[in-house]
Amino acid sequence: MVRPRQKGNTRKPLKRSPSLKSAERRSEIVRAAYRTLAEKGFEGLRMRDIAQRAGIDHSTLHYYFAGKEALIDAIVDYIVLDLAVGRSPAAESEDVSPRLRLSAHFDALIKQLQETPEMFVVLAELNTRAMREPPLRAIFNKNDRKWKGFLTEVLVSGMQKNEFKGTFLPEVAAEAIISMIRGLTITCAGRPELMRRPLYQVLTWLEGTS
Amino acid sequence: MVRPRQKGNTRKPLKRSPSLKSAERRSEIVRAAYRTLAEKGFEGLRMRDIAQRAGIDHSTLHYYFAGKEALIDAIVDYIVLDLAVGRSPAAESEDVSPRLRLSAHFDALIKQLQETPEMFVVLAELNTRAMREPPLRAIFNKNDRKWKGFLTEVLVSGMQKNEFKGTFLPEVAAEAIISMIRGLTITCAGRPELMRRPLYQVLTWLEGTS
Amino acid sequence: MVRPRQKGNTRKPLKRSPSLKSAERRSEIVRAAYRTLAEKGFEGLRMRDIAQRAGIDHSTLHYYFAGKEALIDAIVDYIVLDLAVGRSPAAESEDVSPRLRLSAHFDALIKQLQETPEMFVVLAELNTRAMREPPLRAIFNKNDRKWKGFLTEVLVSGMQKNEFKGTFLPEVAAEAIISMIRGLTITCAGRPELMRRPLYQVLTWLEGTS
Amino acid sequence: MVRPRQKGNTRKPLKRSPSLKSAERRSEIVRAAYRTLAEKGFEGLRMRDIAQRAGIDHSTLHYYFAGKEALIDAIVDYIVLDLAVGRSPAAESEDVSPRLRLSAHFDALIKQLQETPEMFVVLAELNTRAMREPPLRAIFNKNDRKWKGFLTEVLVSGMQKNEFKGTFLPEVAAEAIISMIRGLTITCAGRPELMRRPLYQVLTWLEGTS
DNA sequence: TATGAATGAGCCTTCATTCAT
DNA sequence: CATGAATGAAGGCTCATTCAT
Repeated sequence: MVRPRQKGNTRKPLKRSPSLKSAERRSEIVRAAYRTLAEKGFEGLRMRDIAQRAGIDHSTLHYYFAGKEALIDAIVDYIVLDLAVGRSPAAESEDVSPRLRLSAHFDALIKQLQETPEMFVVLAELNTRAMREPPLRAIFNKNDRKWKGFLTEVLVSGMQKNEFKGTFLPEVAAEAIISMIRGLTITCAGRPELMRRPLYQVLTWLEGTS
Repeated sequence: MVRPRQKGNTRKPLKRSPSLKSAERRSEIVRAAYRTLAEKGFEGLRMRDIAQRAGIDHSTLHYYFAGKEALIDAIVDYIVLDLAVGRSPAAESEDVSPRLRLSAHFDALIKQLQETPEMFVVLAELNTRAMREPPLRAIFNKNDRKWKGFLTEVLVSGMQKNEFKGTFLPEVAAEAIISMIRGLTITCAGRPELMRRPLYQVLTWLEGTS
Repeated sequence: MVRPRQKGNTRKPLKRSPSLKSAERRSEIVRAAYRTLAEKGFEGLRMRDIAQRAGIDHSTLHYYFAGKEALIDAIVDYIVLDLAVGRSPAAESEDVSPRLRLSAHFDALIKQLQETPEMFVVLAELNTRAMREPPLRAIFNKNDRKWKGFLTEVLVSGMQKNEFKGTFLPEVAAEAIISMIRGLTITCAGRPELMRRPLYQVLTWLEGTS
Repeated sequence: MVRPRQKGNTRKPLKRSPSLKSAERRSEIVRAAYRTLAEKGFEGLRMRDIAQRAGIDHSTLHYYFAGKEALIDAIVDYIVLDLAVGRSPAAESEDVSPRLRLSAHFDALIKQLQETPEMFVVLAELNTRAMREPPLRAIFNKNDRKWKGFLTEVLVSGMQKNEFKGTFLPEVAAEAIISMIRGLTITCAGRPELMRRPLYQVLTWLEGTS
């Protein structure tokens, strides 16, 4: 949920100060790559397509990124940086009731899936790839841990405040929620509203309606 | 009238493989493709690799499958046919208590993930691809409906027998379970045991331990 | 205009008498090849297509013909054998007036082009190929000589009978006619009627309408 | 995140050819293709051969031409552009006597056949192909119309100047001449001198030697 | 005889990458 | 900085041919 390894500036040592223009161009390219990845998947991801979408020559692309691999790394950096999945003021604020924070989290998630569905396509693509690439998996694992930390905290405080009376271990429930969300983004690809019911079902369970 | 250039084949003897029956060879190829897909993903899936793994010439592969597309379709057929994910005698039998059936389902699932982890890699690969390919998505949707039907039935009978006293709509809970499993196979790729806790957490919720 | 080299029976020495069935099958195949050639040209001529059109397995085709080359040779034999371009009773008969014989020749030609247009496609194909293959060219040259002989004879007798009063050397006029016909079959491919006017123009010239 | 398989290019230095301008290189390639087509025919026309003859890598060829089709189109353009078959100052000039213009046309034709025999091979190849490809046929038809226009004009002015006293319709005679030339280039492939006699025979007829 | 299975050679094309400008 | 040109490696696919049955 937060930026992983910070290899940002170290990666491409520049003699002169990295002109702002250059940095902008780089991120433009990454966004183009990101969108292309969402559309075509890794299978079908072509340097030339990316370059074209970024409005530059494909050689220029190689000027900014050492190779396809480097560009993909940058995409990962980009998405991880941006990975505020389910984040929202309400969800983050510790002043709000845990129950509300969680439901805000779910709502933010659904909203995000509605607004930027490509993100979840890219995420699925990346998750799949992570199955074969341990370094990538490590990144996701690290993120998951943060996510789990957030959820656990909400759950624990919810239990303390007696909002969550269901029977569960906060950590385990957090794991369950994360994976469920992960699965929902796949199952409900294209119809985000479908996510709502299962998500709120879990909320019900947490509340422990007996 | 003498043909100048030497086209075609003028090769010397050869060692042919034991010559299986056509159908056998076909499924052998599909299995090889399946395994290759698990290893390399769609990106990286090469007809030649598949052929080599199947122990045949790549032209022979084209003899059996019109093209890559056709072979991929065959993989899908193969996996769907085999898609008894989480199936087990105990889970299927209606004589067994619903709670047991569900836990047997979970156990079978975990076992399967332990025994044939590639299956879940392929499934992830296919699910991701389904995001871009409606026909493939349709197949998965169809399968999901079956799966959901099974789970709903178990849940309903569990409610009737008062084994599941939790507050939930059977259908919604079924959806939640399916997506959670889907997410778990990704999150827990490589460490199937990790699936157990979240899965049984859900069981607890269903039982409604109040 | 007549069969060239007679290598027919010598080509494929059979222990047993060449069962009639076998010979029939061979010519069936040749006809299938002939039609396929007309449709697809040498570029695009595929053994499998031929076999399919002949209603046999492509391996069977190889049983009857040593290879593509041999089959093409057979096509040539077939077309040359059949090469009665412009033949007709009237044209052949020496009892008929030379002028009539020639016009009958032209008419027969046009009729043939109308009835069996594929023949001329194949001929064009073969003629083009002959440009690169001396042996094939030799066959056509030999045929041309016969054709020229026929025309020359008609022209000479026409001159003797004072039907052709134009100024011309019979041989040269014969050459002119042959090439013109050759060109017309290409120029007028698909619209044989277009041949008539130029052809009869020549007739007019021969008659020497002064 | 490390790419496993080694795709793409990781080659060592290279010796690049003198780097011509894009347009030059293109036409160089077309000429190479043209010559290859003359030698091998459409059957036997290979992108690699063309590239080799042009002295470039076959990928470079694809850099200039989208595909085989595109290259063939370019060949057609090239030959059509160059298609001044039988053109010569004398034949074109309207100051010259029509009879001379026509004979100059014939001479130029023969000369061209002597000097660039490949052209006629390519033409034959193209004409044959045109039998199956309407778009190509349209191109030739268009060209034929121009050619016919030229001949008709010469014939008409020859009749007006009383140089051509033979009995003929200019248009029809033009058609006859075109097809005859077409046929002669095939019949006389390799021995252009053979064209002379038939051609001049026609001239004689046009003059109307009665 | 006839044919299904198998194969090697080769074809067209694509792609990431690099070099020279 | 940027780009057009060029390239090697490889990929999917086709085809004539052959072997075993």
